[in-house]
Amino acid sequence: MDARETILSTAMKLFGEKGFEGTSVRDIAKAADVNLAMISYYFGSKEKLFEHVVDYKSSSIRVVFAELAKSSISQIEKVDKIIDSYVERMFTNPQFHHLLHRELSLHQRPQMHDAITEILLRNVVTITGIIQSGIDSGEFKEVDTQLTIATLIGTINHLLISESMCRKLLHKSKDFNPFTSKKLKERVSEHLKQLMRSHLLINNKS
Amino acid sequence: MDARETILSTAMKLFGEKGFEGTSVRDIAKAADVNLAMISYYFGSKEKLFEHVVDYKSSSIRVVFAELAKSSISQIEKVDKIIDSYVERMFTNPQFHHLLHRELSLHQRPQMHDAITEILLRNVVTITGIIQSGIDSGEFKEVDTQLTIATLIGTINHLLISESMCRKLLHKSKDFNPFTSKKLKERVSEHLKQLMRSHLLINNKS
DNA sequence: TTTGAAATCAAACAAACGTTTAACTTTGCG
DNA sequence: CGCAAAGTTAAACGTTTGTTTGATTTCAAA
Repeated sequence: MDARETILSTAMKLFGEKGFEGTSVRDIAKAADVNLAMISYYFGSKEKLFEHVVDYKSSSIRVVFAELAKSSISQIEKVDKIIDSYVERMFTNPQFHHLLHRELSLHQRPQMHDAITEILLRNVVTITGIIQSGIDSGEFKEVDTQLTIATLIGTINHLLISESMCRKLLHKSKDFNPFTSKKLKERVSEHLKQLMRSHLLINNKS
Repeated sequence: MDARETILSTAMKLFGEKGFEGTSVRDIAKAADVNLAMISYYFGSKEKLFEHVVDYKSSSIRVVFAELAKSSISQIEKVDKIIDSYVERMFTNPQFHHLLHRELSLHQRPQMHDAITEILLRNVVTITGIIQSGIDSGEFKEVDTQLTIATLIGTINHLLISESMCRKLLHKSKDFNPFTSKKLKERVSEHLKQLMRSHLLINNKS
């Protein structure tokens, strides 16, 4: 891996763990084992580096649900697939999602704020459409579509906020790593699917 | 209001908006209209000030559910009351909850991390007990108790992460302030109550 | 082997940072 | 009033910050 990519992935990790302001360019240079000046050389500035990290990673997590919406399976099965996809994505890149959500909660870089809003809202339109279709066709109850989406994303996000918090909530020992646990991933998927079936389906028998 | 309290509430606001590292003591002094040295004089250091803010505010949001658990209403009604209480608390202090959750997602101040974990987990035991009682008595389905709690808190938290994000999710105009909207608060309460009734109750007819 | 652009480096820069100092003012009690 | 404690101030402290400089090395094409 060349210096440029090493800097990018190291910066992602440190920004995710310690925040943008909490990470100095010297921290990054030392952790990436490159000279301090290489960061300015490749990216221009610390803030530009941050933007590159977000661009770089957000393109890699881009999942398009548009085709899913058009497929011929039932709406609740589409919801299942969206849950699997979100859980997979967020458990695979927990640090990056920390970074995105933390940046959203800050009033520091308005243009970064807008860019991240756009990334996170990218699929909301599609999901809204799926739930609305279910309601219109009589498959789903008349739920609050927008808050239902908040529940989906918020549940996963809350579990990923902190490793130790998650461990304590689940009464797990210190050697349990929530973020890499396949079992937990499946458990979260299962919980959300059951939750959404109860919440959405009419005449649900579970 | 005396200087000490002005510093505390100003620091709360700025830490909430810009983060701990993103806020300088000079920012706080200027916004609070006090001399820079007053912060060291009253609190010793920036980090100690931060701890005072967390202590100060966390004591004011302390809600004890223990008595609720013992009351003689049905378990689902207890869940309703917990939802109302959480929604009220988090919508009343959104900045402070930003601060808590952001600090949880950082690897910067381990002892602050532990203190906040303790604050946030304070009522989880009680809620777990209520849901478990409902399951044992046959009132509730055998759900995943711990992830159900994550859904409750995570949903509210996700809506409060960002004003503008929330506005866009709900398709509201720029003059709509999600954090002070009584309507939104009631809408979130209503959504969560319906969600939990469908999720928890056996033979639910709604 | 020569050459020139790309890559890397140690060193230095000014600005911002958290904190401390020492002098000054206000306050409340004897 | 007298005076000590508490409150307040401007200035300065040393460190860390992001960034830039100019010299040096690397390395593939000529």
